[in-house]
Amino acid sequence: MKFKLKITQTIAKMLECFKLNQIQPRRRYYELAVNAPISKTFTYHYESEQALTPGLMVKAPFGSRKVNAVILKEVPSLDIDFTTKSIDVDIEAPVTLSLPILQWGKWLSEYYVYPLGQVLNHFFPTVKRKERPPLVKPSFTETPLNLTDEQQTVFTSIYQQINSFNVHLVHGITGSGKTEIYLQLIDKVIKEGKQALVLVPEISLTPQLEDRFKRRFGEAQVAVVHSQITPRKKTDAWYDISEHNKSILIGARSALFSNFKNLGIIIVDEEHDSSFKQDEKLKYNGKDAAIMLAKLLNLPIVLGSATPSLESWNQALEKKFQLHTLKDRVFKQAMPKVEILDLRQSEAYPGQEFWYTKALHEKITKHLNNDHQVALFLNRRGLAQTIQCLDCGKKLDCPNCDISLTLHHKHDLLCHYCGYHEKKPLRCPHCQSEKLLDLGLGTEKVQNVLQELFPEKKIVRADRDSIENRADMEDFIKTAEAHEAHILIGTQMIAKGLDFPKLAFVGVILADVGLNIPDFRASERVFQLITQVSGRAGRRKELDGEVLVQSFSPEHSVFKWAQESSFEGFSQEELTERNLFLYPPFSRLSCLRVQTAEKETGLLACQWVSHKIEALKQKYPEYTALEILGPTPAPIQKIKNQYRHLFLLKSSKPMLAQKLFAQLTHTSDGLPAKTKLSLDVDPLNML
DNA sequence: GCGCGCCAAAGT
DNA sequence: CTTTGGCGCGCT
Repeated sequence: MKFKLKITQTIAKMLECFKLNQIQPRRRYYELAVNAPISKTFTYHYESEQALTPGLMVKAPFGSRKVNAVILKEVPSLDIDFTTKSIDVDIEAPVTLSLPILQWGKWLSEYYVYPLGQVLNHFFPTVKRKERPPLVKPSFTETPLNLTDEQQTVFTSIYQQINSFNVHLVHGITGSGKTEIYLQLIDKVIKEGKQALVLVPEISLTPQLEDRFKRRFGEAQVAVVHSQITPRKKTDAWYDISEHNKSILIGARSALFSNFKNLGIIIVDEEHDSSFKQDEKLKYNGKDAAIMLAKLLNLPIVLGSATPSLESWNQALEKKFQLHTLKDRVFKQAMPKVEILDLRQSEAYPGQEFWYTKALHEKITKHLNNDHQVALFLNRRGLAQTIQCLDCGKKLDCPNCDISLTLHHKHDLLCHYCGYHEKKPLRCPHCQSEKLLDLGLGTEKVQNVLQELFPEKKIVRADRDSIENRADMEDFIKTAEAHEAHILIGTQMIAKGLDFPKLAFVGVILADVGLNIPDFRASERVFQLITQVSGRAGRRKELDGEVLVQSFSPEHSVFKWAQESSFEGFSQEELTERNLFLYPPFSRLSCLRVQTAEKETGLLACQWVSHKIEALKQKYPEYTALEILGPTPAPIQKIKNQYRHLFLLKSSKPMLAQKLFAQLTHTSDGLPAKTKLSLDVDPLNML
């Protein structure tokens, strides 16, 4: 009986299949962007009655493997004169990138000269999806803070235009409560059933910030992505956003590659931060890419900073961005008192090197005696910058790079560029002398010296050596917050976004670091860093914040502006200078890098590039609008055994350098073998 | 990015 | 005559 029933069922099934086959699924052809370093699209087929939609994420056989691919459009079959392969479609749970997002990907591909398939590959979660039990964690949500009049004004003027594309630049001094404005805007947006994206520099994506969002909106609303999140969790977050299970995504620049169902606002915090720029592979700037995404999706974007980038500031001056200003700190605290100390004319504390001055010692002891916390900032890690031989004068250099090795942990020599390391030798490798001198200083040295001077105080350090992951950072923050540590020492890791209630004094050990590098943005960076790090001091009413900035060139005007906390003054002076030399924001730069294994082929390759550019300029008059500077050896010529030469392409037109580069690399006849040519559009780091 | 086929140098 | 490795090409 049972058996008979089974047979009837099977026959019924077969009949059904037969019927379905009567409706012949049609073979349709599609143009796809595949994940391969080729700026070409490929044609595949798929059998279905209904056409597949553009933006559908699929897998395509490519050569001998399967790669991620995205459907761009259906193409007529008559155009096809070759055999096509079939694609894999997850017909149960198809995922489709929306048209504006697809358009955004195309813009990234063209503007940053990177194959579309590889751009779109950024959207694919790295692991397969796994069903999770639904997360039902009814979490209580904190009530919003009352806004100050100033905050309210900014909030209202942005909120009035909440439904359309506009770039809002919020210039608010440190401690002026920008985050609370973001939170209240986001609150409005998600109550409308939309989503919010919050981009922050990786370094300031602290647990403090994450917790604040989760407390306000509840754990179930907030997804977080950053480099420490496991692929599994990242994938979960991706689908949570794609299916609108969660409304808020906080993350570093890569968070842009999410499939938002219904995005309503983008926030870019610390918008001036250079870490929004990726400087390898797809060399995109997360802030600029975010602005483009907002434009394509027609939604508001809020850029916030105490020290806006001069690019953004100039856009505001030209009324292309809307400027909103916060002049007061929320608790009405005064800005810290900033003192500039001339290292050439100051006395070192007895028995100490030049940088541990009497003035610094006085400030530190005064604040420690008042039970305040003290932070010392030095943008350089390690024990000694370099090791020099007193007999032959040679420095110990990295064998792979044009850079001297830095001393860490008593006897470890480390290259900060390629990671090469060795033990400190007893004798000079050049002349066998034993007189090897540790030169320069770093955070580790500062910590050692301070610990010797204040043996009873707890000192904690934050730099890339002492903090390897988020857990380490969390520990550091907890210790500092609870005032268990009396002295904090750190690189730019301690400059951004942190809020320690007892911190009253910040010492900048050597502000010249970074000022002398050959980059037109050097003073902008130093101004930003001093302002940001000063902003850590005296964030509570009862504390009078003090900052001591030590420098060998105190006459440099950045110090004057930093002392007066005058971003306006600084930007005005700096913009005048940029205008004079037609540097950004008064021009667009691209950096063409020529990379070879040998120095000699580098020069030959540069000649090849120069000649070809000349020829293209002759042929196409539009390129006369492009000023070519170089070739010059890169500031650090050899990194990882690769010799690097640079051309700078300067222009007033946005796509010209990209066009020239495409034509330049179209053929490579005569270019020395193994030469790598790459273009960095809007570079921030030209090492 | 990756496999494959081609060719030249080195091995048996 | 076979094996190895480097290079350039094509991938739908």
